[in-house]
Amino acid sequence: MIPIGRNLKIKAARAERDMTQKALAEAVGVSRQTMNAIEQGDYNPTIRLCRAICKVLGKSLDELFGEEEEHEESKIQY
Amino acid sequence: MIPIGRNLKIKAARAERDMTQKALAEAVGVSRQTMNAIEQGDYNPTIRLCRAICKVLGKSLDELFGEEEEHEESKIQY
DNA sequence: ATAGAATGTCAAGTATATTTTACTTACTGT
DNA sequence: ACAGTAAGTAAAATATACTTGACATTCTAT
Repeated sequence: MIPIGRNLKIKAARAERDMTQKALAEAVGVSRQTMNAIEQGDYNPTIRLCRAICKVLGKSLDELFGEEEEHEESKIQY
Repeated sequence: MIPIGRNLKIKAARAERDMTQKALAEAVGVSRQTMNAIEQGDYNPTIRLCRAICKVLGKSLDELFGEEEEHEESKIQY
């Protein structure tokens, strides 16, 4: 419920492996909606689930969950 | 409830900073029992809480929560 | 333009992380 | 031996992660 910030790193890592949300969800043993909610930043997974996601996507915790995701409107510089 | 393995890395990092479980718990905004349970591996914190712990202890996610903790009896080689 | 898949979202339920209170067991130092 | 603090444990209550089912939307490709 508390917005956290979208996790585009998972989306990107999924793209690298050409995996769908559904496929990733099945690979880590959660529902598709749960994976979607995590990518949308609608909640806050367990460290265990994070580890499972990292394992499947071949990334480290720091890479996928390192810093809190920035919100879209910020950070744009010209 | 499901045993995960004790997290000795947190204990060690706490020792480096001479912090008590209570102090760490207060610093990250959870109860002392929750911190204790995490160190005991009695459950499975949220990634957000992990991030908070890392921030206070000055360690990365991979350093403190990287691999699942091995169980005591294994891994001893002569 | 249509069909099909991937994605986003919502509501109601279940499982489990976290709190509070409280008791116990070390570990200090005096 | 005693007092005080740190650590381990447990039961009951609350908050929230996660599931299931269903529907809407966007993205491809034909």
